[in-house]
Parts: sequence; C-alpha cells; structure tokens
Amino acid sequence: MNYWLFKSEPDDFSINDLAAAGTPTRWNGIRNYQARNFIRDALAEGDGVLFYHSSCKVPAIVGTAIICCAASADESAFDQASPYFDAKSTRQQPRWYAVDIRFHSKFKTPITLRELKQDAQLSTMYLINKGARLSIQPVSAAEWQYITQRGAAE
DNA sequence: GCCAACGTTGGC
DNA sequence: GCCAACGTTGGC
Repeated sequence: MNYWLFKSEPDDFSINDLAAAGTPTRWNGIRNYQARNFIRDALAEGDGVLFYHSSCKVPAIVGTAIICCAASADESAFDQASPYFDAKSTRQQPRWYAVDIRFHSKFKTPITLRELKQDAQLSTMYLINKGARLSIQPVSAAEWQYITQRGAAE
C-alpha cells in the first residue's frame, strides 16, 4: 500500500465536489510525464490519496481519497473535443493514463501549505521540495500517518 | 497580477 | 544531444 498527493484547484473541483460525487471520480487530464509514470507504474487500487487544494487563497491538504481501480488509458486524450486531446495518444499505444478515486474523508482541520513548510517533521515532503509543480506525487507512510492524524483532529 | 521554477519544444 | 525560447504552474 502506497500513499500519494493529488492536487486540484478548488474552483474547478474541490474536496466538497469529490464528497458530493457519490460515485468514483475519473482523474483524467494529467499531462506531465513524471506524474504519468506514477499513475501508470506505481498507483494501485487501495492506495491512499491526500487531497490538496492548489492555486487558491489558502493552499492546503483538505482531506483524503482512495484509489479505486488500476490505471488505464486516459480517454480524454482520444476526444478531439476535449481540452486534454492529444493526437499522439492512441488506443493501441496510449500516452496518458488515469485512475478513479473515491472520497474518503474531509479534514476537520485542513493543513495549510504554510503549516507544512513550518513543520520540521514534514521537511522531506515532496511537495515542499522538488514537487512544488507536480500534480501527482508520492507521500511516505510516516507523512501520511502524521498528516491524516492531524487533519482528523479538531 | 507578478514572477520564480521548471517542463517541453524545436533549431542547430 | 545541447540549449534557448517558450509555456505552464502555482505561491504570494
């Protein structure tokens, strides 16, 4: 079992949207090779996801989700009408992949980027080092444990 | 709205 | 295969 952090712009799709969805949400449109490699090669059903709000007033980890299927081709790359269309991705040889996630929890206490940066225990987090611009990134078991515990607390 | 960081593209 | 130009992300 592994852990990940997914970024989402709350104006576009927030933790509340995920919670309200009821059914699994297809996480497509990832167009970055490093993120693609995580999706295709490492993400597995049952893995935990920290849900992070980016490009907003208070960037923060706001809840958790669960990956609920194996990765498969990102269908939006085949759709000419989609903003994610990519002529170089084919069904025979997909360039981009996606998974479904389902809502697990909304934090009582969101953990802001500011707090993440100030916390010595989280100084090795991908997000505040190399991964500032990566929309899907790995999280260690220790980071997951620490963050989900704090998020669930009042 | 600005700009730093950094990924991608394309000419050579 | 290098690297300059360009585009995007995302915090502030």
